[in-house]
Amino acid sequence: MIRKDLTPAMEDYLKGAYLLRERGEDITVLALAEALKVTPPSVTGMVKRLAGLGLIEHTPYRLIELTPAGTAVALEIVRHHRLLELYLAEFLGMAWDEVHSEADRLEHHISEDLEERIAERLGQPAIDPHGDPIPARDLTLPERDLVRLSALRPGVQATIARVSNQEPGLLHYLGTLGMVPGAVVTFVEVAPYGNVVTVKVGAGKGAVHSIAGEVASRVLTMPTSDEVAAPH
Amino acid sequence: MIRKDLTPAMEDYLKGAYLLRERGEDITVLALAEALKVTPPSVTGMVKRLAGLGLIEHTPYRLIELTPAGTAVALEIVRHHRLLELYLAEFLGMAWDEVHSEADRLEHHISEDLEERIAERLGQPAIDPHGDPIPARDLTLPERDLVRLSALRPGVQATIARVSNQEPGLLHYLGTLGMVPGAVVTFVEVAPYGNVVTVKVGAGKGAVHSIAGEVASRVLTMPTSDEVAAPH
DNA sequence: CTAGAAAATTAGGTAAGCTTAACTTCGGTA
DNA sequence: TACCGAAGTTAAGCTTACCTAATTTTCTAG
Ligand SMILES: [Mn+2]
Ligand SMILES: [Mn+2]
Ligand SMILES: [Mn+2]
Ligand SMILES: [Mn+2]
Repeated sequence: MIRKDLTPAMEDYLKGAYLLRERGEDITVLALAEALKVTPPSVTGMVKRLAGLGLIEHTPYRLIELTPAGTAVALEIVRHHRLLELYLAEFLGMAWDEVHSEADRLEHHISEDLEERIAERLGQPAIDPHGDPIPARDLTLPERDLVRLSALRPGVQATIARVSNQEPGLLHYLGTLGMVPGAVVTFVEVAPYGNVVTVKVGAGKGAVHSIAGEVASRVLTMPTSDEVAAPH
Repeated sequence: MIRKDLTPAMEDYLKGAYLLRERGEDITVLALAEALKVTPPSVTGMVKRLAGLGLIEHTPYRLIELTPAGTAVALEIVRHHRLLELYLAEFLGMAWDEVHSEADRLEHHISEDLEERIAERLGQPAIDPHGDPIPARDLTLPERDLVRLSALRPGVQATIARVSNQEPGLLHYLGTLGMVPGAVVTFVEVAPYGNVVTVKVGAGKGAVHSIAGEVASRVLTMPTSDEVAAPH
């Protein structure tokens, strides 16, 4: 398996496909086009090229799938991305809402040697600033099962483990509320009308904040108590 | 002056042109082609495009020149390159013969924000691991006048200030001899035939090494004594 | 002052990666 | 079961950045 020399564009498509699957979504032409901010014909063309390289499996008009080789490339790029994010936050003081765009460019240009040096400085970390898992050197991933903040029952306490969204605006907003990975929150209530949930942030008599349901659903938590999620 | 959005290729041509001039050489199509490892027609084409952007001045079949705007772009990239080299050496333990190729790719992809954070961690440095001057934030350059090791007189003591060559092989070789920026050397003699010079490396009773004249001419020094250079 | 060689340019072509416009296919509803 | 809209593909074309082969210009040596 001496395949390398992929272009940044190819790497981005493979990573995009991988991240869709990570979120449990189907890998479709349209979903990829939206994720990469290109038009559908661009995706069709690139999918053909990547299929020719054995990195993607595709029959026209059907769903797209990554081959094991394609998954390996994607994991390699995801590892670069998340290591860079953590390094930039940890050693260069970048905010968690700034690291994504920087890492998105650099991920394609660091050598395997530099990747390893960065991982070493960070102590071979498993989690990035957003709580996203970092693939290990052998490309294996730690599994955790997390519960959406929006799916907790009133009264349940949980630790924020991951925010599965990279928009700087949203991340900055959550940061100002103290809702970052590691923070403890308690679910208070869901509004009877409209899609709003109220949570207490902090262990003791923390501040109470109401956030949109769409936001709460991007915040993944590890519940502390036993009665975990709300039914349905 | 809101011109930006140059491609990595464009930045490399501008940087290449700048580095030729830094070494006192003419900027010709052939020299650029060799520096960038492309063919002459590629240079002709790119020079036209850059001239169209006002970054290069060129009349067909004559010498190429950077405009002030082109020089500014080149200095910005050189700053990125040399800051990255120093950062990689200083904070990530890379050897001075490994940093160049890594920096050559990353220089095009770091944001101005990251550039500034790196410069800050390094204490706004003026010199990179090879002794090359780092353009300041305002793109000004410190001037030093240095003497080629090959041009010293026997008996003269000098401090190595810069090695103007990036080949990993040569750098590694000089490293094993202890001939790195900051090292003190004493010129011993030049061989009566062939192009070989002998130097003592180290302040006290240092080791004596003979190196090729072409190598010694890439090693730039700051003489300690007054009787500086050999005549002619 | 005029050959030739060296340097540079032009001509013609490829490949990646993107676009818009026009089409085909698929799958769910009436 | 036939239609219709959404999803996907094909067609045609653009830009960047390379290449090789052919041609033109310049400069130098005789
Ligand atoms: Mn990317
Ligand atoms: Mn992340
Ligand atoms: Mn470069
Ligand atoms: Mn350098």
